[in-house]
Amino acid sequence: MRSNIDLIGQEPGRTFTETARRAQIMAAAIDTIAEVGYGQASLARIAEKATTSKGVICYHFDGKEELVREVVAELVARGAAYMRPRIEAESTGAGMLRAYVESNLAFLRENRNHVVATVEIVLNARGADGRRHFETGPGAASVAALRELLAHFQAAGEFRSGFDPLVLAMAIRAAIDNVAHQLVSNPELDVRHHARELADLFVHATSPREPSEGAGQ
Amino acid sequence: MRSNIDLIGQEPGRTFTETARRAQIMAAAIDTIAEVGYGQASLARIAEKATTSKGVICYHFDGKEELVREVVAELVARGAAYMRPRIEAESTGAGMLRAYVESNLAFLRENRNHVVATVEIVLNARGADGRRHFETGPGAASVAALRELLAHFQAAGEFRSGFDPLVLAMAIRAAIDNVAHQLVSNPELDVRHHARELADLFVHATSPREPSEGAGQ
Amino acid sequence: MRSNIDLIGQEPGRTFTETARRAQIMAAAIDTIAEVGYGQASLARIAEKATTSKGVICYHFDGKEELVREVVAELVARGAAYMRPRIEAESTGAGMLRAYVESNLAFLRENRNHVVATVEIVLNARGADGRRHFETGPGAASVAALRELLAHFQAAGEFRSGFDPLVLAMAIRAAIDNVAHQLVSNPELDVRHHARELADLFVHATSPREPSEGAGQ
Amino acid sequence: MRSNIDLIGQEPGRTFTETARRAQIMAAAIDTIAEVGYGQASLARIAEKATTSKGVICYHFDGKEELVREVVAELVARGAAYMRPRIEAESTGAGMLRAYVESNLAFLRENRNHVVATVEIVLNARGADGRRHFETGPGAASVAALRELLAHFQAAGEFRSGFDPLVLAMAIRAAIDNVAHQLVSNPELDVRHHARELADLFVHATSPREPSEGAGQ
DNA sequence: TATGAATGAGGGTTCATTCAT
DNA sequence: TATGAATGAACCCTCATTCAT
Repeated sequence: MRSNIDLIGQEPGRTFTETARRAQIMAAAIDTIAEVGYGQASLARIAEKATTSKGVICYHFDGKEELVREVVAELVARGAAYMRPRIEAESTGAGMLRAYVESNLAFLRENRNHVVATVEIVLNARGADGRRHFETGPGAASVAALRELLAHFQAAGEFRSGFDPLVLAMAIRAAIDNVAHQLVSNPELDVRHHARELADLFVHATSPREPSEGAGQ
Repeated sequence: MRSNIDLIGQEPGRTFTETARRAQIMAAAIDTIAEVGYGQASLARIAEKATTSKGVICYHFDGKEELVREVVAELVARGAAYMRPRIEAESTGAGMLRAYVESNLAFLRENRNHVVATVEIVLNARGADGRRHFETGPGAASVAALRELLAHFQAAGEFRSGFDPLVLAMAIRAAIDNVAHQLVSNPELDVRHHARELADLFVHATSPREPSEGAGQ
Repeated sequence: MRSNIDLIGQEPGRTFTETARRAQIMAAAIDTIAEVGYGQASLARIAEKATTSKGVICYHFDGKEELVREVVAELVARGAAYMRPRIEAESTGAGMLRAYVESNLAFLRENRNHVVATVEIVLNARGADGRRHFETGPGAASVAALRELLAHFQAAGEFRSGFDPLVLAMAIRAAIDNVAHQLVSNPELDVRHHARELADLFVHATSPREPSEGAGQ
Repeated sequence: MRSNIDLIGQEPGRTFTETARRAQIMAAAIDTIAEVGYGQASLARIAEKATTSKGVICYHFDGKEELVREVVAELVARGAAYMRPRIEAESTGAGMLRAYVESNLAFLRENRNHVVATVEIVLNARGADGRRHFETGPGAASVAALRELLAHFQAAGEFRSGFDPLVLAMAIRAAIDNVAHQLVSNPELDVRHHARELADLFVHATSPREPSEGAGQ
């Protein structure tokens, strides 16, 4: 399962060879991390998969941290490029929410290892002091953007009032990322099915019609 | 923030001091993992927090893996003991679902480090070959039990038909575990608020009343 | 040429074995540094000379820096213990100055490698940022103490007035350390001869009798 | 603080650009070594300061060793050219000795980094086997020349008899080089003051008038 | 039973140098 | 001629584990 990192054009200030090599190493890193997890993905293992040496990696990336940061940045950019038009094609809140979930998981389906690796990195990468390198919580950009969307349509009356858009945004992201996470141990997992189900789920959860809760509560 | 591992009674075949020592080491492991993450929680760091040496840990636990397995097992047992009566006190599906979410997060509130550490372990612990040590997906016991509950009340008509109980169970677990995960970088996070919100969220999502989705999809 | 590190008694909080091992490793470090210089004295080389592994060194010393710091500290303590009584046995300024130089070089003669290694370390050890780890200049303790002595007898009239005690102290230390430095490439160098000559030299330089300088300046 | 390497004329067998390139690289090497020390001055760091790459350096200099040798050679030549006329302008022994010390330190004042770097190199540069690349002891040319001067005027009776010219020469060189060495950590050090003081010092030390040493020795 | 000591593999990174273009 | 790319050894250090006492 080879990852496909085809950078469109060269990055500025880099030679052609350099760009290609970086892409190749990133692909090796992605596959390694997706397969054995962030903690087990040593430079040696990555180098082996790229059929090079650790030295080469450090030559091109000045350290593991930059390599990993680059993998994440690449994915974030590509993910946004993939999802945004699909979301903006919708006009209603429910449509956009559904498009968000489904396009995200469609992107996952088409970029399995890259997404899986990124989730691994983001959840696990920490400095020597134990502090995380990537933000995933309330302050994270992805959560903030989703929260914005939810809050907008809640204010517009398309979503039921009464839920906290931040909590919901975090829950949605957690549910989506979890699918990627599960993909590691369960490669057969039906991502398309999960996409539809999760979209339904959160559309229902935000639907303005007051549900009857039974006598219980 | 010291973790409190008071094992109820002695474990079979262990002396009193042995049991106490194990509890002390487990507490140190929990606090260390909760603070710096699984990957950075070396035996040395754990030993330091326990004011012992690595040798002692390996003597009592025959390896890091067993220590970590024990931490998880302990938590699972305690978590179940805490949550089960609170869930079973309810009679309706919505009540039970709400109780599940809220008691789980209440338990988190009262056992912060232990839960946080367990989530860290379960998500990250892998063997040298990269295979996970703990199952978190469809096959995991926690997911299976929750799926059972959801399926039961769906069949009984208390929950709307049409959702896949497995997908929902996984989403719920992901959302809950995510709260624990966030707690690491974000100790001020209002767990009680998240509990109420998430309970509402999933109750709405399972409500049988058909919501109107607008024109979108 | 084996260095002799016989620590008198155990250091507090250390077992007998530990103390012995540290001494052995320090001896190996001293000999290695004295022979190949600070820059070439890798842990691997030191370990080889100690017939152990790098791991053992790091177990006992938590890093190369501490090992090296310890080597210096040990020498400073021993050097002071050796020199002080010999200096204090004198009553005149010239006597003390001569005793300073001669006892220092006598100590060098009897602790060749240790002194040589220390000079190497002090002159060369730097952090990653390029800053020196040890002070050798005006602020260094050794220079300050010597300056004190010179200033005292200058004020008392035993030394000629008109010289800057700090500059002289630095020159004396440089001349002495230089002997140690030369010893590396010239093991046959007659330290005793240098001792006498340097003592004469600085005694003359501080003598109160006004010398006639000829027409020149 | 940029070093100024203006090679007088082109070196034989080298194009103009080649010569200029070498000068630029040497200047970068000098500044780097002066700032961070010989041990920390890797080709990478030097290349960075010269805004080139390591490859370029190795192309022009066939190894680090030659680069460093060139830096030293350049300085020795310039230093001699600076000092010789100033020394030869004097006629007395004391005058020449004073001129030696003062012109050397004046040269240091005007070529700070180059001198500092050279001292760093000469004291530290060693091969993989630990053998020094540069001689600084009795056999070194600089020491030999100074010894010659001292011996000459001692024989002529201008300096007191009874001191070993070699030991004194080494002491003088050590004292002077030490000033350069201190300049690294202590850029504010008053070189002019040290020059005057050291000149006085050694003039006194060589003065023929027998000083009275007090009762002590 | 309990622990200090040792192990040796592997971690990421930097190094001076060589090579293909 | 000039340089970006690659090399692979060596750097210091940390790791989980085992062993002798």
